[in-house]
Amino acid sequence: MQQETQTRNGAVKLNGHQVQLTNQSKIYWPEEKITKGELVDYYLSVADIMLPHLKNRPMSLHRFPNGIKGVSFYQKDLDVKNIPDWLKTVAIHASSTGKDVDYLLCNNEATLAYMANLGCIEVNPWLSRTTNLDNPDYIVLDLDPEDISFKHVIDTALCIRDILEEMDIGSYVKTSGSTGLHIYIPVACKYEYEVCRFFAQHVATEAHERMPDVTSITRAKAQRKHKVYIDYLQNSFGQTVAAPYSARPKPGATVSAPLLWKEVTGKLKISDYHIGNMHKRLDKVGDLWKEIHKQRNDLKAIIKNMDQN
DNA sequence: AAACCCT
DNA sequence: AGGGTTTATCAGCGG
DNA sequence: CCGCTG
Repeated sequence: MQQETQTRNGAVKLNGHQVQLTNQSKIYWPEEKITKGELVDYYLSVADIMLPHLKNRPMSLHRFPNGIKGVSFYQKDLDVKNIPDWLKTVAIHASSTGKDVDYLLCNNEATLAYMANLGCIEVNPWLSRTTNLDNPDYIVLDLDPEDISFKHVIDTALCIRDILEEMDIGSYVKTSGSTGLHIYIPVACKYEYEVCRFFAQHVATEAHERMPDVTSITRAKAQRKHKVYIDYLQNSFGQTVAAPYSARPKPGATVSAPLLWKEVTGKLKISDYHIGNMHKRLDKVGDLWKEIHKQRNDLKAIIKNMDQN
């Protein structure tokens, strides 16, 4: 006897390729009874808007073969010999091992469906693209509350936006889909990771000076208790951040949702954005991050002033 | 590893 | 018998 | 989850 609820299989034709879908009825979010099939459907429903944000970015796969409560594992290196030949990968040299790692690229909806079927609930792209692997398109600040109310995350985010605005630097904000917010500063591949990280640290430090009681910028976990941790260390070669519109392996099937800055208020709730309602929001507001690549913030003046350290 | 097939 | 190929509602592991 | 190994 088969467990019919776990085995429904099938295939879809996307971008001219046959994509095998397995275990579409398997429960991935037990509390909400959301299935893997619904995860695949979600990604296909947002593909048009999401894919431009993924194009030519190496992917780290975070796979949850048994849903959000099951054991997960990370996979970067694909076995190129034994995956469908239509998948695109890029070989990147890993200095630590001296070997090449074949990273998956997700440039079409067939690949997005393939990834979701592998149990990739999240989509985790690099900050840089294959065309310019050493130069990220944007700088990322990751705000994470550690045993502190979410309203302090909002205050911290607005403080950071103000600091950037004072430097005439535009920024984008989204929910992380987990507990915090992500702020992106587009720089159009003008700087290498080290410069980006340095700038991010500068902004984080300034925010911490303005809000010393509720923020922390130190790696040590103990010093982050009851603080909003401003993580600037993600701006490094090979690091990833959950992409805009990425689902998250969290209760409520939340997604990382691009926001307008004016939506960052006391009313903001991360749980309001999930795979069940994102499509409706996109019909209404479209891609709020559509222009992110057109903005080129110039950090030159600021970096020069930071140089004496 | 075992079953199966072909000289 | 000796070699090559296929199968297993496989099990175990690694990514 | 999926494909390789025994």
